[in-house]
Amino acid sequence: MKQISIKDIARAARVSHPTVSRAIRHSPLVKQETAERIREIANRMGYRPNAVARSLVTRKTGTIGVVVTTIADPFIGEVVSGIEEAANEHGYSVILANSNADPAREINVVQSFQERRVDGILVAASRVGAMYIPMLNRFKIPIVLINNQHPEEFVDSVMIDNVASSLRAVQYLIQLGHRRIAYLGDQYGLQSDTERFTGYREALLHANCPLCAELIVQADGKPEGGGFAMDKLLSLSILPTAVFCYNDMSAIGALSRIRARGLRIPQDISLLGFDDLFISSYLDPPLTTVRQPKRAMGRIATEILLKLFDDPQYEANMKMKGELIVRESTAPPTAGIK
Amino acid sequence: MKQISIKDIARAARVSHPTVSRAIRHSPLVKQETAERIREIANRMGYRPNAVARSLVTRKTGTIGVVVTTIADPFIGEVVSGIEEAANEHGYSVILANSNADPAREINVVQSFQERRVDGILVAASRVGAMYIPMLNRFKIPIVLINNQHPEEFVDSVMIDNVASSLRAVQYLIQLGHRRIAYLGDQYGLQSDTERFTGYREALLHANCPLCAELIVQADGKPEGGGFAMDKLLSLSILPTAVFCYNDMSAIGALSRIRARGLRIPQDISLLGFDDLFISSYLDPPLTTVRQPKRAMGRIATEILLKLFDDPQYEANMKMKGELIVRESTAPPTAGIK
DNA sequence: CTGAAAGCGCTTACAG
DNA sequence: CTGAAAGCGCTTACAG
Repeated sequence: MKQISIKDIARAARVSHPTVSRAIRHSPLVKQETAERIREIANRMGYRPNAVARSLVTRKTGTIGVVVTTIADPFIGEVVSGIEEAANEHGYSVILANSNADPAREINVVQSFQERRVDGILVAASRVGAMYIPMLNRFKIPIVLINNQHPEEFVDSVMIDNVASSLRAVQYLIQLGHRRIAYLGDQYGLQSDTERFTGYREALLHANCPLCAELIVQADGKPEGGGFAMDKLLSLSILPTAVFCYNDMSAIGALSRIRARGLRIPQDISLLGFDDLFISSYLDPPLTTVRQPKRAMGRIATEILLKLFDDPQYEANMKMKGELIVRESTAPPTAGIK
Repeated sequence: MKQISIKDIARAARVSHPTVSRAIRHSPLVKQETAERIREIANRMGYRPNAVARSLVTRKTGTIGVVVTTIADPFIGEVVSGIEEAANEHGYSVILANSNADPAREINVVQSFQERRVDGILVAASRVGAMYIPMLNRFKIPIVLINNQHPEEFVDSVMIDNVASSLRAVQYLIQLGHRRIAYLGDQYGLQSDTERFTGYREALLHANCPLCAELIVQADGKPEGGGFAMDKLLSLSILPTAVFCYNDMSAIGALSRIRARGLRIPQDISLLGFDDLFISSYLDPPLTTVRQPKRAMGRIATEILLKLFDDPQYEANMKMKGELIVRESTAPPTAGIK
């Protein structure tokens, strides 16, 4: 069961172990010829360097800690896949931890990252638990946030441009002729929700549409919550002609409630989402939505982190552009409906 | 930037560093009183044990390597979320790697797991690359496979009971009165595809339905491929009255093609999937499917791995039961349609 | 170019 | 109960 080490190779090659170490790492310090001979022997013996021993002396683990709310979320899955890809290209491994938005878990995760001496942390959770922000700070290790800003605490982040994207999306609804547009949001206080709402509000403002309290409902970013919120809208005496949803997950729930009420999309109600999950194009009707470049966001966050390794002062607040993807869930309002 | 170590605490507490080490780990070898004093000091100094140093001597990293085809796949996301949960409960961290079904990547992943000295490996890829099976074997480290068996090479796995589940699902279609049932499969040679096909074949056999070559088509487990395969079925002069799909992803693609042809589900064609992705209940119509206990499969695989740590001889081939979830995409065939 | 020495931050016999 | 010594498998000055 003993693993073979640099010393075993040294013995076999009749050199000292530091020389083996150098040869393995292709250090120019060792004669070409000996280096090759050593590597050949190492190969033959099936040697694999021990990263933990190496980390102990270099004080780098080549490891990135990634905290997510839950990896089962399709949006997050895409982001993480971008992270993993970029990390891998640069020789880093990803340690993944779900926080489940549970403060106790979050503390745990951070402690475990700390003990494992990850080189940096990526946070892809829609709300960074307030509890562990100070911990992260004290940790003094590069961190970049994805779709989550805490300007006072963290300088590095990659975000979707929520306000501009929402503005654009709602303007599109207005161009179609809608005036009575609802906002089906996420929980109150979420930064991205606030921003998407801002875009919505501004679009209405510019178009001289009234901002109608009864048309603003809250959900939880998930289908069920979206469904409940949609039910509220459907109980209004005058229905909205279009609904702008915080995200596609909410829209999926809303869609099924609209259907259940026997209304048609988009003829009776237009529906607009945010995210562009892979599934959204397979809904019936295919969902008009704002595409977030999820994979790219993961990649870029990783690249910022890597920059931070070289230059701890590096600052980047990357704002990504959302892209309006027009599909079939939106159309001009039908005059007749009440 | 110097991290604080056990020696710093030792100095502060006026004891030797091994005593600090023992106190931190709650070893009974140190007097209750001193232990508490030491821990108090460690806490005050914000000490966090260095897991890499510890790993070097204990030869355990408390780390599990997880290989997946891609974490962006919703099925895999759920499985991994179960893995992460169980691993975390036992104090293990998860190192995640996407293989993208790319042999070069796979070799890379295994090497990186080897160098990092993960304690065990979990593979959740529908096809373990043949290339790296020998490597994994040589590695001599506990491995458990999820939905992927290689009986000659690996003894430990957790699988869905493909044959029985498919048999049951197709029998349900037969009970509804279908006789002309298509199988929309995955790539030829995939074990789970072969098994699901076997269940299909047996169900037809038992019911004295003919096995019709034209009703058996191949796809790739994704919506697009499912769509293409469905197109083939839709070009037959006599359409099937029901289609059993390898998985929900394929069914999603098939569904949209059926729709595009102007046919109704389930009135014209019944559609049955496999997996029960979260989205499947939000399709229109909600999809009848076989539910795989994805999260539980991840958990159980992890638990088997943990057992393997204690007892390398432990063998487990866990067969999970699929559950038929009847929704609205299936109904008795309509007599009239041709 | 190569090797002897020291050290990374822990844990584990071994003495006492 | 406590400490001195050794060692886990590497890398990095330092000499030569």
